[in-house]
Amino acid sequence: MAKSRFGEPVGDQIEVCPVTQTQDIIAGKWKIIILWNLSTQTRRFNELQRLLPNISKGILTRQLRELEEDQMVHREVYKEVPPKVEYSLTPLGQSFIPILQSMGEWSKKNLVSK
Amino acid sequence: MAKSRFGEPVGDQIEVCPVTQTQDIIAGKWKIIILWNLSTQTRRFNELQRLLPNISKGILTRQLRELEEDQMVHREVYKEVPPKVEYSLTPLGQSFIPILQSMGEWSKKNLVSK
DNA sequence: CGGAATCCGTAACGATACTG
DNA sequence: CAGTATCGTTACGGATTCCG
Repeated sequence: MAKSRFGEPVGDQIEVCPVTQTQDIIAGKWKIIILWNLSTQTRRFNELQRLLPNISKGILTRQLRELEEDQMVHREVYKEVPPKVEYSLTPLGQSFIPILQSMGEWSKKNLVSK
Repeated sequence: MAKSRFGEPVGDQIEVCPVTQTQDIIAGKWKIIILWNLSTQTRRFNELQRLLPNISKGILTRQLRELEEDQMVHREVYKEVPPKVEYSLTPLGQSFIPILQSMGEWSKKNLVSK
């Protein structure tokens, strides 16, 4: 039978640690920094790529698709030539902003520059 | 010259996004769940392994070592036979607990069980 | 009991070229 | 402009064996 990401199988139930569920969503290498850049405004594909200088189109696309699947990011396609696509946070994505902020503040307060 | 995990090199400065720094610390597959299990009490090695049923000794050791390097976890060795090692959160690790809690609450409130 | 050392497989990341 | 498709690489997790 199915096993959870963490924990024993419990009958037909799958016991998943909530904290781990959250981690799963933001685990991609670029996920949180994408969310961070969308937290203040809607951005176009190329704009995001400029903000994340070392990311390739392919991987940026993949990370965005995964965030879409997890309902964190909304993708709006404008049927124009040349094409225009805008990414923004969904309500779920927006509800995550405070956690991003906590993470940033915690880092600045506690982490020494390495 | 050195490049940051995110961003352009800026003179001799390395500009690192604080949010990304935090992510780097908790990025390991078992990191946050280990922190979570240490948040309430000190635990021994085998105890942790029992709590994380599908983890092997090798990987548990590695994750703990990395958390030690990042000053999140303290390792206390008792010179006895048989050996006894206790893991606990450092002050830095403890200061991270509120974020873990936010993540858990956010998950429970917003994430539908999949 | 709490590791260390080794090896392996896969998934994630990444570079490049091409396209509507 | 915003992708897709393909392929290469690397890092991470995991299994196993051995040890004080």
